[in-house]
Amino acid sequence: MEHPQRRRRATVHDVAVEAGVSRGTVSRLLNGQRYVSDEARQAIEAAIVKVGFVPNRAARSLVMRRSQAIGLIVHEPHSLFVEDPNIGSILLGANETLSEADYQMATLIADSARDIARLGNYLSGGLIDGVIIVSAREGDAITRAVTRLDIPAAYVGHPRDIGDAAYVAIDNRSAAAAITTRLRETGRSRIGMIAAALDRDSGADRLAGFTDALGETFDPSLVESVPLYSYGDGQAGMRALLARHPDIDGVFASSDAVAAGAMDILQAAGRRIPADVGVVGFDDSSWAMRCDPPLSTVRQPAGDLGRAAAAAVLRQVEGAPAPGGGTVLDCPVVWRSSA
Amino acid sequence: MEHPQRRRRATVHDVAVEAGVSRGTVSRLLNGQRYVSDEARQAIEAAIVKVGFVPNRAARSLVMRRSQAIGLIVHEPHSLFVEDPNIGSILLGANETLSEADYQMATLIADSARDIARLGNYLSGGLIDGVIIVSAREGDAITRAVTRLDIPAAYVGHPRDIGDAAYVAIDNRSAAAAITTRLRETGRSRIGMIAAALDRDSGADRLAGFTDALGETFDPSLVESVPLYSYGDGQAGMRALLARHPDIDGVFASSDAVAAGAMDILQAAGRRIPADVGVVGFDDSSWAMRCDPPLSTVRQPAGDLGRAAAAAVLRQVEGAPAPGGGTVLDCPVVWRSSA
DNA sequence: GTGAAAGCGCTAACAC
DNA sequence: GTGTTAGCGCTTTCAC
Repeated sequence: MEHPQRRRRATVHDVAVEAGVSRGTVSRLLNGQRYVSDEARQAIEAAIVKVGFVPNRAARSLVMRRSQAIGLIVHEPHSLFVEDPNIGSILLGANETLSEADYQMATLIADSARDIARLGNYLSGGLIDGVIIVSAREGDAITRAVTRLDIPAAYVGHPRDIGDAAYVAIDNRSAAAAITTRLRETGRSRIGMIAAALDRDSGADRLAGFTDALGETFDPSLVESVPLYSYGDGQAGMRALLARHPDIDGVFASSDAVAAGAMDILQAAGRRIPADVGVVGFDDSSWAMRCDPPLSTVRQPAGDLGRAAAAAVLRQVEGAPAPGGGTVLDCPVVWRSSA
Repeated sequence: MEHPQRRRRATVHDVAVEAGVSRGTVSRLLNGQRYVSDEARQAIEAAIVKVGFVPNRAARSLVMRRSQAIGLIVHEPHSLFVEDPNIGSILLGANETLSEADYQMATLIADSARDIARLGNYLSGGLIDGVIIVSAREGDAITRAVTRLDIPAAYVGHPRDIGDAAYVAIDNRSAAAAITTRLRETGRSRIGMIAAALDRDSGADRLAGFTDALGETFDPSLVESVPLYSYGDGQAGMRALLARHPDIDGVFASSDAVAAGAMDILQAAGRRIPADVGVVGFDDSSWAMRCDPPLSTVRQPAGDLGRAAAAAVLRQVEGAPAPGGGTVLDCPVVWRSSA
């Protein structure tokens, strides 16, 4: 506190002097190599504590061309980042795997054009060895930057324009088909869908699964497209559907939040769930159990998604021969009482 | 450990050669200094594009002793990280301010002992200029590391053991007192509290505000302590309270999620809300509007918290003389119909 | 086993 | 205005 300037941090040099050895020897010990005598080791360890040495990772990264850090980019619209529990689970899962491998995960938010520009710079700056990209959209500026810079990467989700980059995804299409089929089997004949985020692979695939399941009976006017996987958009979508088809008797909402919004509108309009209308969602997030009646939905293994994506970048960073390709995780249907 | 033959990135040297100038000149242009001729500037700019140059931030950090990056540490139990919308809003707010100042924000998750150990190392490694700490607890290992390493820091929340470090907090105590008073004014006489997270300053302060408001009439047996600000703990807390005091007519839950859990238990037990029991929460998160009836609660300005904390670290990083002290933000009561 | 020396890619003094 | 020269703190041959 006597010096306004932050005190200079100890370097390997200081440790070496204190221990009476050379910098090389200190460095060897730090990197766990053989060929350090017990005597030297003890002197160095004591010196490290004495001078309060902490290695400078910027210097280390510079020479090793490796930072032992992985970036995780979340490119979400505002509202979703705040509300979507899947994101939190993905982060935690990825962090778990990275942490075990002794990598530091740094989550980077892409929330504005400025963020995106700065990120391009940051990613190729040598501060990060690879990157996990959550919820990229097609034509995404981040995807372009990562591809151009040739940074080891793994995507959570599977936008069509990532070439042969590694990705981890769920099979949105067949999961959507499965739950739609299940809904249909409860005897519904006028099933609608609130289709959110059609600009994302997940959104588009869920719609595709829905039409798969309905086959011949599919009626495009029973699909309402909304921008986000949000509660508010679920309400809006349901209002539109109800106006067009007052006799609707089943709804597949493309996320639990959307389903929650839809259920509230339906109930406000006097429809009983599941007696009059069966509703199903997607995610098995905390929304599902908050619905009344509890929501039938598809369980998304978000933690596993994060873990697998982390393992995929790590493989590349550690020098895997092939880029990786994709991994597709299973999503069981969780049937409750909303349909 | 072999690394893949990723192609060598262009350096200032390559740019200099291509443009027919010296490295110094390139560097000057990059750092926006005067004294670069128009001619040189154009040659360099062309060369940068041609060779595909992106500055190496590790090298730059090393010499400048600055990385233009700020870490944001989230030290939350698993479930909360996934469910608490405040965290997302804080992140977004902080990122906004940091981004405007052209700093990269990197969110670091402290989820295991291993994470915490690695973080200490990472923070002092020169890859980060300062740190924002969200939801530190007292006696926190992260707090100790940050203090010991003397890293510019700002806390969101106000644990008692951060010395004179900068912090941004809300006045949990008076906000809790305000909403409790409001609840009491609806004519309730047996008001209980589900007090979550008493190991945190926020949790302890909300309880203190509750007792402030009740004064003489405070009855300790009407307080049920639960570990987390979660829906599940809200249910558990309410069950306990109901068992002890079947005649309870008001509940202050220390978060909206807790309130939601409590309401569901109350309604399952046949109590009408607000007729039989008035329930109020804290946060004004998305839970509040999902409750039926909509929850009366306290609005927490999470985005502002993030913005203010970011501004506080920035001030220190840019060399403010005094450490900063605290900022306390206001939390208006949002009255709806659950009480 | 250990020290000396050569950089990693960049910026900042200081000549010219 | 621009080139030259030192390093920033670290790892890593390569002699000894």
